[in-house]
Formats: sequence, C-alpha cells, structure tokens
Amino acid sequence: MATGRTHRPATRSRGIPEATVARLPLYLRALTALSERSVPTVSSEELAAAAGVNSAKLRKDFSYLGSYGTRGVGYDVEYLVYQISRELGLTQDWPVVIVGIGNLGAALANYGGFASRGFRVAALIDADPAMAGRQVAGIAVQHSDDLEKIISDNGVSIGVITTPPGVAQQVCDRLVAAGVTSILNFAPTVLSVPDGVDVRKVDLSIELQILAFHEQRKAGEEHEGTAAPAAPHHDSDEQGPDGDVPAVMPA
Amino acid sequence: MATGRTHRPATRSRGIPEATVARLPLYLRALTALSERSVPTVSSEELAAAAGVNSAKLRKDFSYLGSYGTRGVGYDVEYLVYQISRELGLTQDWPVVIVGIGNLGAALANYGGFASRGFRVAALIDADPAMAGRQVAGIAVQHSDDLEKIISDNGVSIGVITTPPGVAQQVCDRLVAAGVTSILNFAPTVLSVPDGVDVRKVDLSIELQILAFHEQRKAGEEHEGTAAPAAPHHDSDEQGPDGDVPAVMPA
DNA sequence: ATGTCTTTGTGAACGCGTGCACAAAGATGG
DNA sequence: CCATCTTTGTGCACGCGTTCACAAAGACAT
Repeated sequence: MATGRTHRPATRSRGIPEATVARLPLYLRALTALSERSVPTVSSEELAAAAGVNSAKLRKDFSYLGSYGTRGVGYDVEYLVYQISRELGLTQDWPVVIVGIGNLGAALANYGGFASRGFRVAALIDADPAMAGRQVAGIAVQHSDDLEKIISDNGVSIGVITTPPGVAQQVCDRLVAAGVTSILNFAPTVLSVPDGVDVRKVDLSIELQILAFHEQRKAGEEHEGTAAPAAPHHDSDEQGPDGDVPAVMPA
Repeated sequence: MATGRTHRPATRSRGIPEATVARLPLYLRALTALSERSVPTVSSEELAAAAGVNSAKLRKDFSYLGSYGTRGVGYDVEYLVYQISRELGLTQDWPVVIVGIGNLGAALANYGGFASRGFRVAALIDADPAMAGRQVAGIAVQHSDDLEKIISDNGVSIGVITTPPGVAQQVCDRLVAAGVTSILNFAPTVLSVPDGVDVRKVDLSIELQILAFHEQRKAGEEHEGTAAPAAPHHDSDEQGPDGDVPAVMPA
C-alpha cells in the first residue's frame, strides 16, 4: 500500500472490516490468475500463498462474505471471483475522471488497469488551454472550465487528482460540489472534504521516507554519535514557492 | 493508502511504532510549509490540523521521539523539522534506481519529490535495448544487463520497480542479490523477498477497488436484489496473457 | 514570588486486527 | 454404512493503535 490510508476512520460498513476490504482486491487478483489457468478449486493455503497473506486471515476474511468454501476441498475459483467482484462493486461500470494531465496523469490514462475491472476513463481534464483538445491515451483532454458539466453528463462519482499540490484543494472542492463522492489523490496535500466523501491518497514521497527510515535502522545501530545541532540547517533547498511546480508532485 | 502495506509484520524498531513512522512524513511536510512561512513555533493543535490528524495522536507520536515541545508554547518548527528529518534518515543522501522506464517510470523520474529530501535518482534502467541511451528527465537510460554493476557502483540500497508484472519478481531478485534492501513496488505482483528486505507496494488498482466498494455502499442499500447466478460470467474481458502488457500495470 | 493560563506529555481504557488451535463438515475409500 | 482424511469456519487470546482526560510544566503578568 500504498499506501496512505485516509478515509473512513473506523466505520465498519455492514460488518466487513476495513482491513478485509483492503485485501479483497489482492485475493481477486490471485483468483483471476488461477481462473485464467482454468484451475477449478483452490485451498485457503494455496490462495493465501499466492496473495502473500496468512491462510487463517484469508479464511476469516472470506467468512465475512459468507460460507463460500467446501470443507475438505477448498473454494470454487469462478464462484469466488464473482462473489468478490460483486462485493467490491466491480460488476458495474465506474466512470472516472482524471484531473491534471501532466506526466503522472498521462501515465494513469495509459494504465491498462483502468479499462479492465469496471473502471473506465470517462474524461481527462487539465487547466492548461494548450492541453485542451490534445489526445492522451486516445482520449481528448478537456479544459477544466467544463469540469462540472463533464461530471454530471457522465455520472462520474470517482475522481483522480494528479494536479500540482497548490490547486488540489480547489479541484477537490469543485469535484465534490459537482457530485463526486470518492477521490483518489496523488497530490501531496491534505484534502479536506465534507462527510460522506471518501479520500484515499497515494504518496510516493511518504513511501520513500518510510523506506529510508527502515534502511537507516538496518544500516546504523553502531555509530549513534552526531548530536543534534541547536540551529538546524533546513535541508530543503528552497526550490521556489510551493504550488506552481510542473505536473507531478514535489515533496 | 496507498497504499498497501507489506513490509515489516509487527516489529517495532527501537520503540517507534510503525504507525507513527508512517505519519512522520506528514508532519514533516506540514512543518516544512510552516518553516517556509517563517512561523517560529506551532502548537500540537495547529500542526495536527495541518497534517490532518488528531492532536492527541500527534503528541503521542512526538513523545516517541523525545520531549521536543515546550509546555504553554508549543513546538519549535525548525528544531522539529530537523529532528524528524534525522529520525527518518533524510539528512543523508539516498541514491535510488528506477527499473522499468515506461509511462510510469518516466513520470517518477520527472517527479520533483525525488530531488528534494535526500533522495536522488542514481540511474534509470530498462530491458528494452531501444531505450538504452535515451535521456529521460535528463538522465540516460541504461540497459538492465548492467543492473548489478550500477547498483554496486552507486551504493544503491533503494530500488523502485515500475516494470510489467511478469518480470517484477526477476527484477526484484536481481536487485536484492545486488545489494538492494528496500523496494518500492508499483507492479501489481506479490514480491517475495528474503528477511531483512523491506517491500512497500503502491497499487492504483487496489485503491480504486476500495473506493468502488465504499461508493457502492453509499449508492446502494435500497435495492438489494439481483441474486448471484450460479455460473458467474468472469468479467475480465480476456485481454491477453498476463505479464506482457505495455509499461504500466494492468489489473 | 505567586497565581493564572496555556499546552505538553502520558496513564489508562477501549476497540480493531491478527494468529492460534480446534471442532465441525464434507469428501473419499473400503 | 463407517472410518479416515482433508480443509473450512471460528472462538479465543493477545498485542497494537487510538482516544480520552488530566496532571505536570512552563510562560507570563502582576
């Protein structure tokens, strides 16, 4: 995970724990791979190994969905694929808009994972007039002036923000006002949204810093010297005011 | 968040809880913004609001680092920036390699967040001979034949994998064998690594599916009809064998 | 110096998530 | 029909993370 985790605090939606929901896509991916190899059934042990989790955890996760297994045999792959897909809401079509077509936005637009599994890129939106009309991943980029109309015309409820951090909150506000209730945020900003709107963030910078922490732990542990100076040197090299950086997010 | 979270199971490194480590980058970002506005001190309440967390949680987090605040006043911004940076290991230089220079790899190479905060893109690596020598973000792409040499010559310990999922495990194995001990994985694959190697994954597809789950919950709840058919229709539209997709990850 | 006011640091309780370990259930063979 | 074997589903205990609530600590004014 990426990931960060900023959405519903501790609300368990209809008995399915949040931690379980976060693992269902993992199971689904492993099951889809088995399905493509025409494997009919799979045991919790095998599937758990494929998904990289504990088998007891997997069984408990599935128990929240219902009793879909057969003791002594395992789980029917096709049936489970369908059940999980349905539970995750992937049997319906989810139109998605991407706002901010820089390097990252373009990469996501080209991302094959959108097309499969019910997600469909309904529109690409950018504030730069020079971008409007250009084709990215076979889709014409539209200007952000038309954001509200695009959202309502397409019935979009999921938005992806890949803008510079300085404008992320404004974009978010407009998306929410237009009817979007789920946001995937790639900009390094804390978004504030009204109740009922889910935000998940993906933050490369944070992931790297967490890795660096553990890396330092692994490498260090012998030379615990170098006391802290009283006047720290403020290590960011002052690369201009925040909020007007290229297209992908700065630290 | 993002991300998913697959690294150290429950090991608390020297008393700092994993959950706290994951929030330190958030605090650091908020503090850096304050620092740029020359704000001298900040209270736990203000800083918590800026970072989007509970103030009690923030105070407890900081208490693991030591007593850096002043009662009745708050925290010294500059001092705290330094302390957190040091704790996260950001006062040293971390050379990073990116393997797989497709759309996403290129986007990350251009990502400003690398340059600041101690991270430096030491090399870009791709398996395609046609890519070798081309400049991406001002850095020459090198062929993956030289992966081991690049790692050891630059003393790289952090690797970023943005390859198609079919080759992610091989790339991972080679990175680890060459000395990399922290991996940020963007490929939708479960990587298996030996003990002592940290893996964090960022998975767009999983994040979207989690959003879809909650979105379905919000929208539904009234028409709980449409019983499950016995023979599910296997909704992925069979877009070819897994493992040979463009450059960014499929579902 | 003393009192008041603000804000930190933390003890304690609670809830969620994880993993063990086993009983129940069904398949399979004789 | 019965015995055996495999695998699920889950009760239970434990540990981590979160939050409340308050005592301790310092700033500041008088």
